[in-house]
Amino acid sequence: MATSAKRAAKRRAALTRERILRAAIRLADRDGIESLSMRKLGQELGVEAMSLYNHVRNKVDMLDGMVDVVFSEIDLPANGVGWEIAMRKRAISARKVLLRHPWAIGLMESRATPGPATLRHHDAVLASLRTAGFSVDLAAHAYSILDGYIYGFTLTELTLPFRNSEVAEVAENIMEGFRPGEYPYLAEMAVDRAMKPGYNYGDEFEYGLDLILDGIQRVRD
Amino acid sequence: MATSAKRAAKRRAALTRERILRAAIRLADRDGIESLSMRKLGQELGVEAMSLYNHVRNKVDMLDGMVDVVFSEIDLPANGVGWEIAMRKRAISARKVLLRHPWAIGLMESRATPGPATLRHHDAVLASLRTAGFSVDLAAHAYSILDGYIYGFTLTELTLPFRNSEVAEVAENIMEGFRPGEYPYLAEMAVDRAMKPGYNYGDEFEYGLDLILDGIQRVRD
DNA sequence: CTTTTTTGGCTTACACCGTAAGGTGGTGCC
DNA sequence: GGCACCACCTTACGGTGTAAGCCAAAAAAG
Repeated sequence: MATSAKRAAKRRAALTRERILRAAIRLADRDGIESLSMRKLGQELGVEAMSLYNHVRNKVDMLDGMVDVVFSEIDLPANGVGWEIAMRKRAISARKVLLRHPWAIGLMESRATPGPATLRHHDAVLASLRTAGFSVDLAAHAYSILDGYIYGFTLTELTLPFRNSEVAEVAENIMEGFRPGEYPYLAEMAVDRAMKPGYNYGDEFEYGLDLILDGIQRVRD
Repeated sequence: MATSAKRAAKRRAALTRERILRAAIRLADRDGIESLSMRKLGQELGVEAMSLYNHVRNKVDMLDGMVDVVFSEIDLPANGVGWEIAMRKRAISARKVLLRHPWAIGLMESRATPGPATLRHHDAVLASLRTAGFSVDLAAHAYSILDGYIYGFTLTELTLPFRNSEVAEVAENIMEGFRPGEYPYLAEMAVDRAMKPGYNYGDEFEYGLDLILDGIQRVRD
């Protein structure tokens, strides 16, 4: 008898694990993961901190859930388009999502219990490779290389001490502190590339991705 | 007039940024980074927590320092051996160091100010590539791919919910919770590879590394 | 040697954190 | 109408990073 509808109408939007995770992600995106506390999250939801624990076992369980939501945002590999295109699109989508939630990669290291969306994603990737004729071993190799590269590249991209617009100034500021000639090759790289207008480290991503896909293609044949 | 020697003799080993960082790394390796607190660290050094702040600006400055120490442990690329061998050895060393300090990768995401050892390392890698005849652009490509892969692979390796010995049991336990056939390709992969005796995910590392090095070699010629 | 300055440690205090334990009032079922 | 349940709240505890001030001992200056 529409009990949930009734309840929802009663008080503005009942608390839910779903709603909690979404709000937590919003706060983490806005203020950074290290400033996300149960009290602030409760406040954001118009609720006392302890009420969250009716829907979430504890904070690390909540962080697990957040990571799983992030995974669910990554496009699954399309089928019927050839594994190379499917993997390419998936990789690009994954990087985009991880950049949108910069705290997610740093969280992975401590999260050992993958959620359902994470498992579904992994399964779909393996499905794409296996149905394209990859042996089990080769699929494992390919997946390991691709995922490693995706996470690692995005991590270093996030680590860069600038946000792509003000590259030049930041690079200059950093270099000022050096004794001249202390890091000559770093300086060369900065002058020749990073400080050129229009430079964007993210552009490197697809270069490396294609190199890896070519390599996989080669060992496959 | 040997003032430092005097001081050192006076009280057993004076507090130092160096000594603090080393102790912090030891604690983080032993008990995990999330349990590392200034009070516990002080206790470990026989000192009150606030005394640490005479040698360290604040906790994030300390974490920055710890990451830089980790970088200093990675072998610099040897010279006079050909860039492929130099890069290969550096990559293997980096993975070994990052596995020894599992908290380091997760920390990178938030650390935007590289320390001197980090910069020296990057400079040495670029030096190795440039003196091997790589153009600035190609060196940037190669570095970006290699570092991405190294960090990313090691990160996923650390994320795995098992510690290489008890793979089989853990995999079985996880699979038990699934509806049969829910993740067929994941199951296939687990049965065919992960649950075989002698399986070690870390073995994948060099396979992907060589694939990437081959790819770089190819675009270089 | 005496006096002054600097320094590296300690104490205290504050605001914030995650969460265990238990109270409470409104909702749905008999 | 009675009752059980459940989603919320209140309170409390031990832990956190670190600002502010204190104090003795070492270093520097006279």
